[in-house]
Amino acid sequence: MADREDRRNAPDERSDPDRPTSRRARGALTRRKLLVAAEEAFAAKGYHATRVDDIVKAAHISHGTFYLYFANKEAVFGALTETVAAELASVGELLPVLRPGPVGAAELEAWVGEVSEVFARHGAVIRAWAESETAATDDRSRADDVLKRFTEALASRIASAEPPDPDPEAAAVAIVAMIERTHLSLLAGRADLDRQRVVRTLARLVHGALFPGR
Amino acid sequence: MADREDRRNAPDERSDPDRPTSRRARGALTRRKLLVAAEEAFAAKGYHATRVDDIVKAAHISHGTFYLYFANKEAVFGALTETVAAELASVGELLPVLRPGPVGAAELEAWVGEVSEVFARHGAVIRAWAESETAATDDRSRADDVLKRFTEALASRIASAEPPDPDPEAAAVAIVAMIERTHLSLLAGRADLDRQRVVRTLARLVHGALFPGR
Amino acid sequence: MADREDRRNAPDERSDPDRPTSRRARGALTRRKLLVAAEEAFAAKGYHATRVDDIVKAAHISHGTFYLYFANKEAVFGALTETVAAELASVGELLPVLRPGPVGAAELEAWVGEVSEVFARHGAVIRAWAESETAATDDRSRADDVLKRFTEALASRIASAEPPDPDPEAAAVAIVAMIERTHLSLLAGRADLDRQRVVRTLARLVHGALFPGR
Amino acid sequence: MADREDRRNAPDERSDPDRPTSRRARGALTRRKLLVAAEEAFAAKGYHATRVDDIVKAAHISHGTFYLYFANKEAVFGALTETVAAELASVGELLPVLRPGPVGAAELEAWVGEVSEVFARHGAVIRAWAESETAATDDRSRADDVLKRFTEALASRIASAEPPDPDPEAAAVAIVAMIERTHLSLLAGRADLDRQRVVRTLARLVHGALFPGR
DNA sequence: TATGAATGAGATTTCATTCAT
DNA sequence: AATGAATGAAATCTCATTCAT
Repeated sequence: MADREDRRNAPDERSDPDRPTSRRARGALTRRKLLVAAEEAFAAKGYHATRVDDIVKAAHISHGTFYLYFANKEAVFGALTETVAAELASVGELLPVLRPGPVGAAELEAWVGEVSEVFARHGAVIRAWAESETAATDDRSRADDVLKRFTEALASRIASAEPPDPDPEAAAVAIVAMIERTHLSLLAGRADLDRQRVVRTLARLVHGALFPGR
Repeated sequence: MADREDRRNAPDERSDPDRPTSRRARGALTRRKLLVAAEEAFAAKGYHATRVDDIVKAAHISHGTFYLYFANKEAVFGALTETVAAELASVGELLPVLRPGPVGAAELEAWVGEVSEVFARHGAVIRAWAESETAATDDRSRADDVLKRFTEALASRIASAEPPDPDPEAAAVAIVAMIERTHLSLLAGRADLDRQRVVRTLARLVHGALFPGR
Repeated sequence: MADREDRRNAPDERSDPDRPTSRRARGALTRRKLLVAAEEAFAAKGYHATRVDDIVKAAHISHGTFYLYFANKEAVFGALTETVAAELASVGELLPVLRPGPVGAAELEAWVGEVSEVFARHGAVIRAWAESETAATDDRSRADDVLKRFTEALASRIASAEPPDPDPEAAAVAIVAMIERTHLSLLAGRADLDRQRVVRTLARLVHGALFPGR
Repeated sequence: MADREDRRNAPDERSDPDRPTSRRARGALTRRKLLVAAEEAFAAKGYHATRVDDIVKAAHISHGTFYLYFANKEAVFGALTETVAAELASVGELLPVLRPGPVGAAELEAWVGEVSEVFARHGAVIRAWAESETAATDDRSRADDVLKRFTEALASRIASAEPPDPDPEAAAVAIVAMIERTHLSLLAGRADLDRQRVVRTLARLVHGALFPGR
């Protein structure tokens, strides 16, 4: 399935492994061009409205070549998703111990800022995410997984905060939902918001929500 | 455009308003059948994956008849959206004055419960909403408008709460985002949540976020 | 086939033949309304582009009623055609003996003027004619017949003129072609012409063509 | 629009003009096959009655491929039209100085013969022309333009003949109308005519009409 | 006589994907 | 590794015509 979904290695590597890599390097370049073009296309038109044609045209790559590297549109999107997933996962791990008081608030805001940056960098994918998510009932797996792990990390932090939240899992879901969706609004240009206000407000709300008694 | 987008009146209504209702009634029935079928179809497969064919099959209506009542898929969706918009708007108006303390918290929870019910009732549309929203850059107007008005109502309540929030608009956007998106998670069956937990948690978080110092 | 093509008598006349004719009269009125509407519609959009729907809407008649009077679009057009055919035939009979000299020229011009008036009055049908003519290989019969009889009348006049034309049939075809097509140009607004110039020129050319040696 | 109306270059020609011609040649061939098939189909059934399906079947080409080369039926027709337009324009330029007497008559007949040959070669398009002309009010531009330029050329010749015609523009319109329409009759097989008689008669009539006093 | 809702065949068009070169 | 022409399944939409009331 890896082979079916993402033919990253497709250009056959058995032959001539010590040739000046030009072949292999060229292939890698093509793949990257496609990924870049795809991200732009998804950003511009959204996941569903993007045609394979839009991607290959933007990449100045032939139609046939696309299928040499990716099995289909979904696969490119999956590849993009993985990058984002990785970044998001690593930011997830930076999540500080949650604690009350101004220091805790500042730490939280710094972290929300990091998350926000990932969203800003990959707005396109995130947006398309929301689209693809609701659609087909089975291929949203990757997107889900990422957010799930992210949510779990947050849940465990919430659970170990003092005082403990009465329902860390639900709270984590809600907070992740808020962060994600608010950034979507930001990206969509709905509401007159800028990223700084969003980050501040999110951090403040989350901190307030988790430590209401202070 | 009303004519083009939503041919609700299509079966020609100009003449003789007091003619035997039967014929007109039949038309209205068909229209309703289509709306019901559409809502189900969108719920089952999502907006993009739903074909006009799915709708007419479910409604046991011929393909041609569909186009007698709606110009296209978008138009049915628009009609559904309007219903939800109306319900959401009326719930928005029920929003209580936000105030600290257990009474305020209880009031807020009751309200979140109301909102939640709308979401539960129209999960399908809400989900499809998220999809169509990010997609075409221009016809998401209606969906946007609804949430916008909803958000504004919340923002004004937040602004007049005591103590006042430092950034009511941003806060309102974030809170609406949280409520909406969390319900999407709930609908999607992601995370092991039930509606009660979600409502409680959302209310608690929102209340805590708005009145952190108590 | 008359029955199939033109259900003029459709509204069943067996019953109650001596009722105050209201029934029958009403039917006749409806039929006329449809004919008028059809002529307008054909004029506005051309034969092919005209939908039965355009006709019934313009006539403020229901869709079903249309089929009570005419089997289809072609049939209405056929009915219109017959009117024009009749007028054209009667004008054809007015064709004067063709003779040289200024008197002959004046007589010819008068006649061309008569023809022109028929064309002006029924421009719509004439235009649609040209369309329907080339289209289906079998139902252009009526239109053809009319022009054919018209052409034959002209041919016989040409044949009996002095001096006789070397090829009266061909000449008649060409002359009828010229008169018809020039009026189409006039109707279409192509070229800056007015009817008077057209009539004069046509008459002059025809007369010159038939009596070149004078 | 060029891109939309006539995707003649569709099989993407930007890169590498000296690449093995075969691929590009194949595309060109396909395009030609489609044009030929289209001309035949229009000839057989007329413009309106011809379906894209008729064309692709005759060309032994898949439906999808058609849309690779032409945006729609109108576009193929437009492409055909251009060919005819070019031929007609070049014949138009051959129009001799019009002069009285047998030599002038012979010259004119030779020219009418040339025109006639174009009509014979492209009867299909010419017929469809007449159809499409009266139909849509806006896309008949090309066809109109051709005849207009043709007419203008004739008008200027008529204007500079000796003696001058009293209304060269109107005369030119009428004469072009006669030539065109008579050929349509010929093509349609109406009237028992052959091309030679038509050419002779047209030439004789035109000459007589323009130089009546001789 | 008249209505107009419903039908369904058929036409157009799009686009992901394959395949010969 | 790359190309791009060709494919064809599928989706959308239109409209002449029927039929129950």
